Amino acid sequence: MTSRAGQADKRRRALISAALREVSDAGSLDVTVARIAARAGVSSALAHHYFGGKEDLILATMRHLLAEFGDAIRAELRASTGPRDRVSALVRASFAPDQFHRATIGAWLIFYTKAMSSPEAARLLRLYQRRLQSNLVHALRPLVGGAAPALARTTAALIDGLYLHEALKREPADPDVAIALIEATLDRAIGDRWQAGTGRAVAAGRPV
Amino acid sequence: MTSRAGQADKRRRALISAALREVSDAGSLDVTVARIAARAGVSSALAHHYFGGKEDLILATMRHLLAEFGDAIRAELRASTGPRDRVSALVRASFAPDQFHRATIGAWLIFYTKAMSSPEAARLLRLYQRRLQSNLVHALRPLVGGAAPALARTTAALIDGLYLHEALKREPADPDVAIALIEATLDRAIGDRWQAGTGRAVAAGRPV
DNA sequence: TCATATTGATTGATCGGTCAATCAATTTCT
DNA sequence: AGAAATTGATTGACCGATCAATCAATATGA
Repeated sequence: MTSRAGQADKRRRALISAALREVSDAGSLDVTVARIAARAGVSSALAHHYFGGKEDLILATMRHLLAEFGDAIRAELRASTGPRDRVSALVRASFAPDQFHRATIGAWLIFYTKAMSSPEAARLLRLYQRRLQSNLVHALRPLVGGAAPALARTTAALIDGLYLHEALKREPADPDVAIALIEATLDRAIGDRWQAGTGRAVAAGRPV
Repeated sequence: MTSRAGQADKRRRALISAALREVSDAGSLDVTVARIAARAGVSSALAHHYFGGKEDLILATMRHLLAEFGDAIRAELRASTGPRDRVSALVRASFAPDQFHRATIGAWLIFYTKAMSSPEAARLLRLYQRRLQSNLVHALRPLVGGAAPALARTTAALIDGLYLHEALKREPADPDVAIALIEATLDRAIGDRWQAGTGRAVAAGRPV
């Protein structure tokens, strides 16, 4: 059964999961190590034993979220078909059920503010931003050429902005309308030069 | 000299301003009443005397920010010329130097997270969102008709998303590129049915 | 038995809030 | 006008609560 070895990772996972839920429930980082530990079914001393301190536990939770998001990106990207769908895959990944669950949405926002006072948190978040930006530019380049960076920035801002708005709503999160809004914006920017469905760029775009 | 009347408002203003700077500097709401009061040049007890408690001081600071934003909106709207410029006015107001100052950007974000644990903060923020949304729909209606609500939501999300990104950057904030990104997105959505400069809608839009 | 896992108890520090006391300005009374 | 009374502004000192972190002691599996 639960061999003594391997307990460590199990506990770490349990503590990270508990921290995520606790932070999300509280709606802030004002959560006590004791409560997180209790939720994970262990003592607060054990949390310190495994993570060294509260800060490290929080950062580990952040890293966990980032890693999960990276997985979602890779999965959607692998399943995507053709250039235009690559862009949609990135949007879909951002709003994948896992990322877009009630508990996760608020946590993202909380970690954003954490980044304003914690250099390590800022570093992690910038890493996520750079990766998404780079993925978007790469996917958009064959569709809009030199306009890719600006459109990528716009899309990234749109994604985060819709997350932000979702965090304040009472109703259950609905990824579909968010996705639809982004896709419509993308279509307007791409549509001029890209014939959806044909798989190839049209000869000339509309001026300006 | 400093007549006793009017001292109260002066102190209140000083405390709110100090709270804003302190919160912005700390990058979080983990600021002590003592430090805020010290920055305002008074004792912490006085802060309690005027505001009742830390929570109320923070909420008053939020209200101040909201009110300032409302002023910026009204000013830009009053100076706007024609329907298309009305939309731009709302965008400009959102990135007006006052709102878009280093200290203010972070504070907005912090207040967003505060709204997740404070019903009153949530109420205030939703008020701001509703007002911006309603202003945007009103301004967009003559330009895009029934598409106004969706485009308004997109624009609002874009504004907040760009704020979010700005909060994480080290470089000084640059409102112009943010505005340019939003205007380009708006032009793509409006351009089809609205000839910029002519002041009237074109006969037919591009299908889809 | 030995190492690791786990805990309960404790501590030192921080902070929000309260309160009694002081001080300065203003009003009232004579 | 001038003394006395009243009101509001302001403070330093203090209290109670909270919490992260530590540590010595105990349990558990190999």
